[in-house]
Amino acid sequence: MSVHGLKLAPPDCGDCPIRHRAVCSRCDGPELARLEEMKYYRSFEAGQNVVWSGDRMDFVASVVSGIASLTQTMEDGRRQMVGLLLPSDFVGRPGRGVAPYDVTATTDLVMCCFRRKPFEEMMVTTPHVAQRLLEMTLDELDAAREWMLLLGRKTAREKIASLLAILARRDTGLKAKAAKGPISFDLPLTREEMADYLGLTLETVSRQMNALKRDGVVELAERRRIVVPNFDRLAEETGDDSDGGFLS
Amino acid sequence: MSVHGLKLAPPDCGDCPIRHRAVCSRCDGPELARLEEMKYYRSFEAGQNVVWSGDRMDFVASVVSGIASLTQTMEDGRRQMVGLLLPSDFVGRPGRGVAPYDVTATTDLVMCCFRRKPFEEMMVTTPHVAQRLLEMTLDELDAAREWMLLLGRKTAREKIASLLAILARRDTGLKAKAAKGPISFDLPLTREEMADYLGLTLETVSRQMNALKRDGVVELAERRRIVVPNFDRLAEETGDDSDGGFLS
DNA sequence: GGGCGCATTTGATCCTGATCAAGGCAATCA
DNA sequence: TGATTGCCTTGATCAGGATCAAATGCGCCC
Repeated sequence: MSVHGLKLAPPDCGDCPIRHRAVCSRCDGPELARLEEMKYYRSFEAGQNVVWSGDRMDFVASVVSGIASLTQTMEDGRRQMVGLLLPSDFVGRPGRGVAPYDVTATTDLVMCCFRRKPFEEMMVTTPHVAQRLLEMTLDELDAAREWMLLLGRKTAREKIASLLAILARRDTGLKAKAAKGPISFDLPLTREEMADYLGLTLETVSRQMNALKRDGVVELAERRRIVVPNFDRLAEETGDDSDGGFLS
Repeated sequence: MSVHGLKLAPPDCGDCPIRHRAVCSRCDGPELARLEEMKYYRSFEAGQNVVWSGDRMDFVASVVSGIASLTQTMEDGRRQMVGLLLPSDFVGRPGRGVAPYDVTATTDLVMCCFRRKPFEEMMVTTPHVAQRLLEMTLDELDAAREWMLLLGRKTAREKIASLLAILARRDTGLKAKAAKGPISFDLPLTREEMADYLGLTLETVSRQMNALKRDGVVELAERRRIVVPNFDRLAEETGDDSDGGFLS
């Protein structure tokens, strides 16, 4: 599953996703030990900034728990979120020392970090890592391009439905679509954050959320609690092809 | 320079960009020879389709000359271009055999292709290739995210100005911004293609192009010939930070 | 309990860009 | 030469979402 390339860590993963995402699936042995030595953790509170656009960024990292967001800001304050980082997602770029966008902790956040230089050196001697990162980056690129379709061509209602469908799928694993029963999950974003992600204003987000509620597509029990009684019904509202995409 | 990650091949490159982009900068020797053996060329006429979304895609390729576009289409026909491939750009994904979007020749096009399986096998034994592809993919991801800001938050006028600025820079090399004199270039896209790229309608594209002309920002000599008398003036219209981005 | 701050909802109005509809222009072809 | 076609421009109108403004609800702290 993916929200901008964020894929869930397999359920049997240990505490440090980079092990599994970037390395474990392909190799064992000394590389793992080297990664283990290099890693360190950083925690952030909800709302706290991780790095600002333009800052030096001398580490790469993997999200352990919580959600981080990537946003771009224009001079006059217009903001566009360009990615959400969920647990097991990777952030930072081997080979570049400057952050291209703001990274912010949307919820309380723990990241597993590696200093950039030694990580880059390890990449040279451990080809599996580069290959794994390439796969992950290609997934993110696909997700970003899917988001471009949403931003450029979908209506406000379709945008909201698409976001809710993605979050619903994520919280119930890959088989959400097959699930017949109702799905419920917590919304990790404020209306404003949703707006920044969808290229809308917070007022429009609020109105369309309530429109979907009026039409019985979702139920808003508490402010941040969403119940989707019928996932297929929600999926119809997204404007996407009904088949839900190709599975590799 | 980059239009969705399309970087110009360095001027001293030979005829097959993949050599230079994916391999040459880092290594010489037998890998080059193997790539040379594997490659073959395919040509397409302007307007011709290269692959449809959902097709099997058993090759990866690099653009030699011409321009290809990547587009996504919704069931009801709404279209969003999600990338332009310029010479030296890479298309196709090691590890996946199905195309995620339509690829179309926007102009006459020549691509340098490699069958996917042997290319993947070579990646395993030649780590430089994966590393180079990772760099290229990260560049594309950044470009896609920049485009998300454009699609989500810019006005129609800013969108047009941004596209023209990118094309103007591309046609004059990296130093366009420094160039004091007028810049002129051919527009490789129809109004409709521009609209699909920018998330607008072709009528709005036409109107805003003429508005920029009225305001003296650009001159439209012939239909497809653009003259930018003062690049800085155009850059002001894009809404982007004046510094034009960080250079690594 | 009262007051404050924040997220959200709701309402009224405005405006940008979409939509619908002609018309122009240049290249190609009969 | 006139007809056709593709691409672009222009005009009139419409509507979806933005903007401005106010109210509501909720948690929190004193």
